[in-house]
Amino acid sequence: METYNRILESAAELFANQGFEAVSMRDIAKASHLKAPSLYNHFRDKNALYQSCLKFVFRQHNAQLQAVFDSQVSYETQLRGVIQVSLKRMADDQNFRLLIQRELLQNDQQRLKFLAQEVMADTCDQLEKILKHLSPEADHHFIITSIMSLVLFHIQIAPMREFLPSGTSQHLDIHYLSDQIFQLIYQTLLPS
Amino acid sequence: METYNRILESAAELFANQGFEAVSMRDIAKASHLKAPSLYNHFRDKNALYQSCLKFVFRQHNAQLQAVFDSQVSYETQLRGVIQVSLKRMADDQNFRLLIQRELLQNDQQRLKFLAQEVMADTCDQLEKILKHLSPEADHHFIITSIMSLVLFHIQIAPMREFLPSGTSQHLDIHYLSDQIFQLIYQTLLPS
DNA sequence: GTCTATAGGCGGATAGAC
DNA sequence: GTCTATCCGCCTATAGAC
Repeated sequence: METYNRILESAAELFANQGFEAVSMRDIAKASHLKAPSLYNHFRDKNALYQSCLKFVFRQHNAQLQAVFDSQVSYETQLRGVIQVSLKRMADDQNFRLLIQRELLQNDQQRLKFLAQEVMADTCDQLEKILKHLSPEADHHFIITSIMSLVLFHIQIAPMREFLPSGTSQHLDIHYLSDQIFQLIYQTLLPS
Repeated sequence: METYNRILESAAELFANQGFEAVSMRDIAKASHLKAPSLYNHFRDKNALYQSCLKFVFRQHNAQLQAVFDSQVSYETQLRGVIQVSLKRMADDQNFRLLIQRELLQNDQQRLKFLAQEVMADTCDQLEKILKHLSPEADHHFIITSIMSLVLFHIQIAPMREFLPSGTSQHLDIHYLSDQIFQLIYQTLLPS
C-alpha cells in the first residue's frame, strides 16, 4: 500500500482511540513504520493530518445505506434496514464511531457543520422520505436524531453493560439490538 | 471559597470542555488565580486532580432524582419525572454531561466501572423498579440504556441541529424534548 | 500555602544529507 | 521520500525561599 494511505490508517486508529491531543507525530510515525519528519512530506502539519484522517474515514460510508434506500421493499423494511446497517457499521468500524463522537465533543461550529454535511446529511434526507411515508405527522427531526442517538450509544456502552443492572449477553448482539431499536422507533410512527 | 474547591471548579470546567490532555496545569492554575506549583500542595499530580474533579462533579447528582423516586405519584408520572429531571440536569450542568461523555470515550474498564457505580447505578436500580411495575415483561436494561442515550444525545447535538434537516427551535426546548422522549419510551411499556 | 527558579522530558516542526 | 540531527517551546513536577 502507498505510504500516504498507510499513514492515514494508522493515524485514524490512534486518533479514534486516544484523541487528537494524546497522539504525537512520533506515535503516528512509529505505527506507520516511519520517522516523524517523514510525515511532513505528506501532510503540512498535525492538524492537516487529522483533517485528512476524518475525510478518509468518513468517505464512502453510505454505500451500504444507499443500497437500502434503493431497494424495492416496504418503507417499514427500509427503516429496519437503515437501523440494522447503521448499527453494524458502528460495531464493525469503531474508528468511524469514535471519530464521530470525538468530533461531537469538540463543540466547534465549523467542525459540527462538516460532520453534519459529510456524514449525516444524505442519510437524514433519505430517512426523512421514509418517515414521511410511514407517518406524515410525526416529528421527523426528533425521530432521526433519536435513531442516531440509539445507534451510537448502544454500541458505545457495550463494555459498560456488565456494570449496569440486568445487562445480559443478548445486549451485545447487534441483531437483537437493532430489532429492539426498530420496534422502539416504529411504534411511534403507527396511529395510536 | 477555599482554594481547594476553587481549583476543582476551574479544573472541571476546563477538563469538561477541552479534555484531560488538552488542559495544562498552568491553564488550571491561571483559572484558579494561582501559579502551577501551588496546585501540588492540594493534589499529588495532574491525574489525582482530574480524578478529584470527577468525584466533585459526580457527587450528589441524584438529589433531585431521589425526590422523584420518593414522591407519591403514579409510576407513569415518576418515569416522566425521571426523564424531565435528567434532561434538565444535563442541560444545566454541561460539565457533568461532558465529563460523563469523555469518560465513556476513554474505554477504560476501571473508569467505566467507576462511572457506572458512582453516577448511574442508583438511578438505574430505582428506574428498574418503576419499569417492573409498568411492564414486568419488558427488557428493562435496554429501556434504561435507551433513556440514558436519548437524554445525553438530545442535549449534546443541540448546536448541530441547525445543520440537520427539519431542525426547529422547539428541538432546543427541554420541555418539548422530555415529552417526546417520554412518549417514545412509554409506549413501549404499554400492552400492544 | 504560595511563590520563583529550574530540572528533565517530550512535543511539533525544520534543515539538510543521502 | 526518508532519514539524522536539532531547535525551541511547553509540559509535569520538584526544590527551596518567604
